Order: sequence, then C-alpha cells, then structure tokens
Amino acid sequence: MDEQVPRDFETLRATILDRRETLPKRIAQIAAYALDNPDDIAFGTAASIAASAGVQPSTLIRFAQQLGFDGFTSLQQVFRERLRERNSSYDERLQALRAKAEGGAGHRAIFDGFIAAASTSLNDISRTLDDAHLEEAISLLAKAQTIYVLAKRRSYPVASYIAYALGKLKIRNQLIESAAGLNAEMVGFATPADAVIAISFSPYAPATIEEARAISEQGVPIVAITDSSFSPLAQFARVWFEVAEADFAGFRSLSATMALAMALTVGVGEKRRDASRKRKA
Amino acid sequence: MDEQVPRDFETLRATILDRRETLPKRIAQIAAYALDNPDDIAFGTAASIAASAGVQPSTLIRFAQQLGFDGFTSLQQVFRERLRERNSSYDERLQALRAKAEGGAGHRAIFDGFIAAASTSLNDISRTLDDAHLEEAISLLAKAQTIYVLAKRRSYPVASYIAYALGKLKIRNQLIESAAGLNAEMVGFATPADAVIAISFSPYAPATIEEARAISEQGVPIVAITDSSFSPLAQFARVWFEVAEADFAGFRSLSATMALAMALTVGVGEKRRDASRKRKA
DNA sequence: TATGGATTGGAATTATTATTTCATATTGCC
DNA sequence: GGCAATATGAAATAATAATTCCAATCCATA
Repeated sequence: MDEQVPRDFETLRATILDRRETLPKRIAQIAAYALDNPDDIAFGTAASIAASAGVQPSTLIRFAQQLGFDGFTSLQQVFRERLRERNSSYDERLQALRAKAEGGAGHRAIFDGFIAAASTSLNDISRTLDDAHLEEAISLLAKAQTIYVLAKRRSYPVASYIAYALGKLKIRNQLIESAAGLNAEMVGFATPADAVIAISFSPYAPATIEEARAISEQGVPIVAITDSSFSPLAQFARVWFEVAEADFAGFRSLSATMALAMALTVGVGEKRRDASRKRKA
Repeated sequence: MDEQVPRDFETLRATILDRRETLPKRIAQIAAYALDNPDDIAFGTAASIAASAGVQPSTLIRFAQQLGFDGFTSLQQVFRERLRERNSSYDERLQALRAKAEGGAGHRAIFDGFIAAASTSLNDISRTLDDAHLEEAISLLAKAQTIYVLAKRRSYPVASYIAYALGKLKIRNQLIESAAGLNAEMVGFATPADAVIAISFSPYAPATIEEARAISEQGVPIVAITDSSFSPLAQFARVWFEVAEADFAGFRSLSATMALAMALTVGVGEKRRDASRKRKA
C-alpha cells in the first residue's frame, strides 16, 4: 500500500481538489483553509493553524495523514518548499536573462539585457534608498519658490520628465537646457528661496558641475542625484542620493533614477497640498 | 535603552551591513550566512541553521539578541515576513502600495509605488514583446539614412534618450522638438529612405499624431511605440509595439518603454556594424 | 430507533526546539 | 606576559509544539 504522496504543491493541490467531495466535514474545512491560506500553513504551528481554521490540531494531523503524509510536519514541508521556489524564481529569472543577453543571441538578447539592467537597478535602489534623505529632500523642495532642474546628456531625459511632472502638478519650475546658451543668465536668477534638482552621473558633464557650483555659491539649496560620494555634485548638494544604475551594452538604465525623480516630484506635490490645506484650516 | 529593532528585512539587512565590521568572528559568520541564505533562516530550526553556518545554536541566539531581538524566534519572523511579502505578486503589491500612498502613509510609500509600477511594467513587456516585431523594426531602422525621433510631453524623455544614444552610436538622427515651431518644415525633409521612431500614449498628443500622419504620407516608414491597437499611431506605422505601462499617482512608468527604446537603438547599432563589416569582407 | 462504524474534540504524552547557564577560550590592553 | 573583558562551546533546562489516545458524538443503515 504505497500511496502516492504528493511532494510538490501543485500535485497536492490537485489531489485535494480531487477528493474534496469525499472528505469528512472537518477535514474538508481544513482542506479548504489550506488551499486558501497556503502561507499560513507554511509558517504557522499546528495549533495556530487549527485555531484559524476552526478545527482541532488533531484534525489537522488526520488531514495530513489522509493525504499520505506521516504527520503535519511533512505536509508543511510541501507548503514551505512552494514558498522557496516561488521566491527564488525572480532572481533566477533575472540571472537567466542576463546570461542569455551576454550570450549575445540576436536582438531579443539585447532587449532582455536592458530589462535585466532595469530590474537590477530597481531592486538595488529600493534596498538602499534612505527614507530620511527622501523626507529631507522633499521638504527642501516643497519650500522652494521655483524648482530649477539641471541635467545634461544621459541624465537629461530624467530632467525633462521631472519638468513635465512638475508642470502637471502646477509647481513652478525651470528646466536648464543648454540649447540657447543662456544657462549662465538663467542660473543667475535663482535665489536662496528657490531650490535645484541636479542629476549627473560619471563621467560628469562639465557644464552641469559648473552650473551646480555657480548656483550653490548663490546660496540656492541643491538636491542631487548622482552615483557616488566622490561625485563633484555631492559636494555642492544639501541632500544627495546615491543611485547605482546597472548598465548594458554601454548604456545605463535610467529606471531607478526615474523612480526616485518621480517620488520626489509627487512627494513635493503632496507636501504642498498638505501645507496649503493646513493654512486654510 | 529602547534599541531600534529592525522590523522589516531591508532595515535588518542594512543594520547588519552597517555593523559588520564591529561584530565578533562567529557572530559575523552567522550574519554573513543569514544574508546569503535568508530562506534557510526563514524555515530552519536554530540547530539546523547553526549547523549549516558552522556555529553553535547559542551563537545564533546571541546574534539575534545583539540586533535587539529577544531571541532567535523573533529574528526569524522578519525572515518569514520577507518571504510572504516577496511572494505576493507584483500586482498585489502595487495595489497595496497605491492604497497605502492614498492613505497618506509617508513618502516612502510613494517611492515604493513607483518602483512597483516600474517592475510591473518590465515584467509585463518582457512577457508580451514579440521577437519578430523587434527584428522587423530593427532592420527597418538600420536601413534608414536619418532616423527621426518623434514624441511629445510624457513620451518626450524617451525620445531624448533615444536621440542621445543614437548620437553616441554615431547614427544620424533628428529629434523633432516643438520648441522652435519649425516641426512642419523639419518633417518635410524626411524621405522614404529615412525612418521614424514615434512614441505616444493615450491621451495622444495631437501634434505627434499630426506629424506622424504627415510624415507617413511622404512614404517614410514609421516604427511606433504606443499603448493599444486603437492608438491612432498604430494606423500610420509600418511596425508598432504595444507597451502597457503601469501607472502610479497619476504618472505612468517609463521603464518598459525605455528598455524597448534602448533595445531598438542598440539593435540598430549592431546591425549597422555587422552590415559594414560584411561590405568590407 | 437501535447499532456499528466513522468522525471529532480535548487532554495527555512525547518530541522537538529554543534558550540559559556555566566552564573554557580568546582577545585587547596595560 | 598578565589581567580583565569579551566571546565561544557544550550541555542542561525550559518552552513550545506535534502527536497520540480515548471518550463523546455523529451518521448511515437496518
């Protein structure tokens, strides 16, 4: 009598569904609970699970035995294994993408490489971003009369998105573009009542650094997004964020920087709304 | 002496990394093991984990206590919680984050929301992108004398990054900006030997649509990135990609579009290099 | 409705596991 | 090199949790 013991979650699930009709009442109850709350089975104790499902611990064990396990503990293994698998899949998938991309198999591989770079960057920044810095930067920017946005070359797309978003939120802002060659004058208008978002990654565009220096000497506070503490931007900044973007085929991802930029922008929008609400009250 | 006990995994991780230098040898050993094998900590018993890490169970408990927990069990909770979180799908997480951010739960929630939106979009496009379309678009663009890049408003940052990347790869290109009001003339220069990358999402910027129509009537092939088959851009395009970007707080992620744009750009660069190598040989 | 078998509840038992303790070793400092 | 403070190992102990057992209950069938 070697009953087939389901070793993986999907088989187990199928088995339970299959026998659902024939199970006694309380056993059916715990079976339904198990399929609805697999995480609880993975982490709970026999007693806690039984309580949540409204049965006795012994019933839980009978359920396990009826499925061919020799006790609750071995049933639980299956639920734990499921979590492990699921969880690793994301990293593994990323791993696989990167491997494939580096194998250089056609244009799909290039695409996969950029996806992998973006995912990695997002993972990374969500681990390393400092909440206190975020708060600080947002309150600093929320107080500004005009927010100047400063970025060139690779970082320029981020600046243009910030400018777009600030505009939509009706927050006064000025994008410092290089086109007309009037940057120095534009920078000259900024006062300590304003603020700057500056973005630059190595190799730092000299113009960005120069303008950041000039503007900080006028006493205008700077929030910088850059890639290391050695960045010249970090020196001039009141608050700065270190964002490590993964690169692929020589082009850095912008996804982490974009996410941070959006969080700053929307954060400022919210803070202003809150402040004006308070003023009215 | 209310030491801050890290309640979530990321904080815990940061704390450990922070103190790494000052930890005694065996404690450091278990610390490293914990960060390398978080799943084992989540599911193992104190004894089994200690054995795998090559230390005594008591060391494991001391490690937990040093971090401010009152024992191994409460440390383990953090690792279990992490698995639960991670395991819930991105969509669910995004949902939860949206709710949290709307509840006014701090600026970190906003940031997390943008990260989740970006991740979701990346997952999505990596599932749905059609390889054949990619190939087709790349060969079309690789043959062009000049690549025109057309996008306004929300999509403009992508266009500017494409232009930057094409420039770096020494591929002749022309960004159609609205600043000088000379777009119509600029569009007039394009010939069937050129090609266009056009990007527009609902609500479609009228100028983009208008220019795309004009340029397609001149017989210039268009590669479009847009968000549905009902998009007016899709009509004019020789090849078009459907990219579904998740949004958060009213702003759409650009990460999927960016990744696709980069893949196109670098793909064209590679194709040209291959072609010129062949010509020489 | 009486009867046997299956099912269930709850407490007793056994097992496993976390924690504590204490002796020993190691390290840093004078 | 000696001393104190700190860290480590190993076993004892306490705690928690799984399992078993048995009486009570339910249910189908005659």
